[in-house]
Amino acid sequence: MALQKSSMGEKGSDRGETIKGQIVAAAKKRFSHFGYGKTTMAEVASDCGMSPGNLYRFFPGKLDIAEAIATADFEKRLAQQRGFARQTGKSAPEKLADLLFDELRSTYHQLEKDPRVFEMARVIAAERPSFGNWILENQRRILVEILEEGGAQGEFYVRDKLFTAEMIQSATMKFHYPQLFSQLTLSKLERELDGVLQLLLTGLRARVPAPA
Amino acid sequence: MALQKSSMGEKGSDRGETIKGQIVAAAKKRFSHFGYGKTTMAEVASDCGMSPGNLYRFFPGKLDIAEAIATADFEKRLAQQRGFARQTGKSAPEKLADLLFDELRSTYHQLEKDPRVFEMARVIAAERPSFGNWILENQRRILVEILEEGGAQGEFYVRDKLFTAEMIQSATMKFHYPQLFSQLTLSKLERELDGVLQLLLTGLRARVPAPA
DNA sequence: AGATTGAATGATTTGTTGCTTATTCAGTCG
DNA sequence: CGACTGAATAAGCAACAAATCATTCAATCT
Repeated sequence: MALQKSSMGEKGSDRGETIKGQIVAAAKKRFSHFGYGKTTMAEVASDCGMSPGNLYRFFPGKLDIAEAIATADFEKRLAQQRGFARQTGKSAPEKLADLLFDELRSTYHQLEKDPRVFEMARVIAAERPSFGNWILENQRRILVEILEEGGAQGEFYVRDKLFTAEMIQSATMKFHYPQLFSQLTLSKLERELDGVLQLLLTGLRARVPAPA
Repeated sequence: MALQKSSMGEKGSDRGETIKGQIVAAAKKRFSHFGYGKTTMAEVASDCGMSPGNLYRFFPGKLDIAEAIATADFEKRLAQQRGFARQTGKSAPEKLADLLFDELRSTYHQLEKDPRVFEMARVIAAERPSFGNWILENQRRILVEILEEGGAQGEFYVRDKLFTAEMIQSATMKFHYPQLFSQLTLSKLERELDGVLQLLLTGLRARVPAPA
């Protein structure tokens, strides 16, 4: 009776136009209202005017709906970060700073605002380790873009750009999952990120890659 | 009847010579055999030939015994790391590398070998956040030592050494609590630490601190 | 035939009960 | 009197029962 095929890309976010989109929208509302654990598949199904069993024709399971929500959110953020990387009239170091500070502030506020988001993040991270890798991989691509442009402009001197991007992620890990480790206030975190970034930038700018 | 006063420093580790030391030794044996949760105060007391109530004249509570054990362990490690910092015939960068790699390998092996240690670490970290700060603070002092010597030798150009030490800790956080985040093998972690360290070292060596 | 349902199933969560154990402290001991 | 004990308390935890819920699938519908 109802169509389910989307003409958009694999991870595209559709806002209620396809059935999958409708399910995601309904689940999102419930998850952020009552939490992932307290939302039942039956509720989501009835919100969409269908039976619980029918949900499984669109998603393999509950967790996959949560993953779809998270994917859409991160894709929005990735788009914004790609925007930072492509700003005109900014140096590569500035772009890098914009990207990392945005990341810190976004997740900090998102998790501050709502413990439900935190719950979803924890569940997904626990059950789907590959999801975290997907995010890191995509952000790394943006970092490589910045490093490449910085190299072309003579701002950075980096040999292996992909590896370096990985190291930047490694060194700024603390700021990607702020409240997981530190219980620090946002302004302390910003101060620290600034410090780490200065150190890294000096390293990236230096002509000598690394002695034996 | 029995003496309890120690003539050593506040956090000194005594090996069964004082009563506190005897308690710590007995608890350590049980904790590492059966785990923190499965060890009762009554057992520790009877190992020491005293009543459960009497333990409380020496420690405020069970967790404080665990903390004393952890403190002694970390003091041993700190002493070793101070040793690294004071090696003769090594450059400051090399000392820094020795210190960080030792930290990574020590905790990795300790946690790998024995889940009991992991349990104790988790409990202490959860209930006594200040303990983690004490460790960081002490290690930071060693880092400052290295940075100062590096500065004197013309190997590093760093203005605020204490702040820089904090940033180094921040950037290498991932390697201090290896299996908490990553599930990476030791050799992958070592490779990553090496990469991050190269980046940081380049930054520390550079003459230009940081442009506006 | 393919889409959809909803009762059946088994896993997980919740609630409850009784026991174990950290901690205290009135009392004993030397 | 201060060192020490061990029963008393209450906090936390394990074990079990009941209920809930994700997931499946035989049957129904269009």
